[in-house]
Amino acid sequence: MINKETIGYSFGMIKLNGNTYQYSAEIFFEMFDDRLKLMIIWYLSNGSMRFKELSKYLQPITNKTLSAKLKQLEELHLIEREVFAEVPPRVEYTLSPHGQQLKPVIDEVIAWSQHYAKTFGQTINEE
Amino acid sequence: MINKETIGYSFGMIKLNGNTYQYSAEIFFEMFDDRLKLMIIWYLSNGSMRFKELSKYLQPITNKTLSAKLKQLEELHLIEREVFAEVPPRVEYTLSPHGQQLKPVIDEVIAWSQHYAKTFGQTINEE
DNA sequence: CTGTATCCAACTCGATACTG
DNA sequence: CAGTATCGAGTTGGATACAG
Repeated sequence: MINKETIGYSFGMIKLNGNTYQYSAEIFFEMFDDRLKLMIIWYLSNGSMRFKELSKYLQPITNKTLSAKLKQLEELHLIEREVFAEVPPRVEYTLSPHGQQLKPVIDEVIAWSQHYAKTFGQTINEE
Repeated sequence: MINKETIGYSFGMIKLNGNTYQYSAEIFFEMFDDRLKLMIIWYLSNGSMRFKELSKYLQPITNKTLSAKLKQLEELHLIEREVFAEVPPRVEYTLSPHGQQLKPVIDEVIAWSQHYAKTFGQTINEE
């Protein structure tokens, strides 16, 4: 039997964008059920980035996919899009307040990964 | 430009299971690039569960898919599988030490989701 | 109960080409 | 530079049936 306290207390049902959730964490799991959105949050947790810059780090990603993911994240209120009236065009993506609140999640992901890498991975030093 | 300190310091390349990663966090993102594995960790973070119990919570999941995901998590050293010599058979799945170290990640996921739900969701109380 | 085997629908995402 | 359009390969994961 699930212990409601440990798994994230359920005080009823949550309605969000037409969907119903019993536990709020399910919102996160559905939101980040793909390969890319949380990675983009991770990159942006470092500061704002341009479209092309993100594209470079996420290679091999296509413009279509990146564009779609950024739009989804904006609709989820996790990032903000700023267009500069320049030639060539410049668009910067930044974490919204709610996106920035994902920083503790990202930090724990980094900490866990470093520990996991130390146990099971092999490190190749640079010089 | 990515700030290596903030994004999880890169001290070289990491080799793991034949793959090469620049940042350890990439291990996590590749590991949990599907819809189910982190959800299973979330359920098991509450204590061990049997196959059928997990299946019930993850509906609509098929035996094939659940079986495959549990095997993958075991190969990643995140869960442990214990078979009891009973009739009918009983198999219990439990977080391994490395799986338990994901608890802080899960906790932050729960905290963030609750806050997000409070902002954008609508709560329907039980009674 | 705890799986495995087959089949297949849906979705994600990349390749390529093109636009303002 | 920052997208959009079209196409298609690959993967995930469900439906169904069956086994130990």
